[in-house]
Amino acid sequence: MPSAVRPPTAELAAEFALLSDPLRLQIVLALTEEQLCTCHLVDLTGAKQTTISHHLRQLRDAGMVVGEAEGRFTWYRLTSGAFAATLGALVGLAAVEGAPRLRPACAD
Amino acid sequence: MPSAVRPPTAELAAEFALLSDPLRLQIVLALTEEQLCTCHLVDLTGAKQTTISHHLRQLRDAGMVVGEAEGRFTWYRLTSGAFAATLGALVGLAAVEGAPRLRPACAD
DNA sequence: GCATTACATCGATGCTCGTTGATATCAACC
DNA sequence: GGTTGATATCAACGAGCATCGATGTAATGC
Repeated sequence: MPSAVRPPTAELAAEFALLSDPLRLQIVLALTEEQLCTCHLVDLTGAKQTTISHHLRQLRDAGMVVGEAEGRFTWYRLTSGAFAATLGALVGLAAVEGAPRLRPACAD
Repeated sequence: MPSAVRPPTAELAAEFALLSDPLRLQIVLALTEEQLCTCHLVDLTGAKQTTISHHLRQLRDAGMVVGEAEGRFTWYRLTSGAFAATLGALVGLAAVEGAPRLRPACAD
């Protein structure tokens, strides 16, 4: 039943875009396991610190992660429900098991 | 339980990238409702025919849609299970309700 | 106070990718 | 066979974006 209310297409595409960068996706996947600070993510990914910081900013701006400053460190974690809209849309898509047979008139 | 086997990060990111373009996402969403030929998608989206054809090629190459030639028309439909990997990953992400409290040692 | 460490911001660069016009292909119709 | 219409391919352009080096900031330790 793909009848759930769906966010606007552009907004949905923006959420997918956040997960479409390999490095950013790696960060998100790592944060599902434990909270991490920037230095951990630098070690984990092998990317430069500035690059990691740049991606964390994007994830923060999108509300997908939150950073909690603690001394010199900043601990990042995923926000709960960050993927609700994206997930809901995909569930709707995946529900189309058999492709629909309906074919509208062409060049009428 | 996000313990399902996950495809490589790069591969997963590529799938998200396919859905990250508004126009391409619009095409995919339209195809969940009914089969459509290129001319329909041109009308529906307002994009140029060459642009639509370009995106359909990407979706075809990724195995997300299939096109069936019928006379001058080509009918497109979604392939079943096209979103299995993406959906599985998102379910894992969304399962992180409460953010994990675990914090590994920093700068050890 | 001074050095060090963790992190963020800024500006520049290079590349990927979406869009487009021109063109090619192929089927249907006269 | 020639024309028309639907679709695919190609080459070129331009914008967005990921990466990186330099720099700024704030906290810790000596």
